[in-house]
Amino acid sequence: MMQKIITWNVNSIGQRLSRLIALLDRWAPDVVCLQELKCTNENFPLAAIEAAGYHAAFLGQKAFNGVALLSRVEPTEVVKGFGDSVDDPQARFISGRFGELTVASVYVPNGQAVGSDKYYYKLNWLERLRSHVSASWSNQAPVIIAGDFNIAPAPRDTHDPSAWEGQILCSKRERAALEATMDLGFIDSFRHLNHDTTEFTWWDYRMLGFQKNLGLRIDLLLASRSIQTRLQRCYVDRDERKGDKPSDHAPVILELS
DNA sequence: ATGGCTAGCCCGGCTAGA
Repeated sequence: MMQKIITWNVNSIGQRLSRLIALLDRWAPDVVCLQELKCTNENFPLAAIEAAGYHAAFLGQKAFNGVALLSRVEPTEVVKGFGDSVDDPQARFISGRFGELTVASVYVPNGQAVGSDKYYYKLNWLERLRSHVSASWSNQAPVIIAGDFNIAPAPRDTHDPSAWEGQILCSKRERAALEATMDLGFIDSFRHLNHDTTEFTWWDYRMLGFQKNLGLRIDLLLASRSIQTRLQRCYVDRDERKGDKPSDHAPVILELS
């Protein structure tokens, strides 16, 4: 039986609700990982999502961040936040179990600029993610970690590698931090299935970024190696970035056999 | 060299995103 998992940074679920409902209708996904809800738990549009036939587990926050898992089947073992010793109000991690498969929705901090306080918060957050993954799941467990990683994994994942190399989203330490989590036994689904293509998942609202295809591939679905052979297709829903009031990110879709 | 949109917050100019 085919399973379809989507990750999408909506940049405000309130502003994107009609597009989100249309997305559910268009792709009929089994699980959707959302990031940047920009709403509190009280304001989460649960009724509209349930009316579309989906369960929702979510972790909101006032004004910023926020992550959710939408699914046909209600998840078990929902985890919100890392539950580590760090007192952190930023809502950036949620996971749930759907039968055998565990799915996490992550919103990795942006980092602002290399060397800034936010950059070090990002590196520290990525280390907390690695630690959480290591402690939570064996490397045999079927797991998908999907979301806005705010890291372009390789130079070819940017529209202008010479301009981006070493900058925020492309620095050595960010890429090394991503690789440290992947070294626990994960592969980049899109790159695994599309070896030589250059495709992006985010385009700046400014400078006609989308029209000129000045983008980055920063929204990823990391799949555990134990399910590598189940990965069938992974593609970007570029059309979702078109039209009136799009998010600046496009959804990424993974099909599992 | 800079900022160029968009969203939230609460109502005008900030912060934040990437």
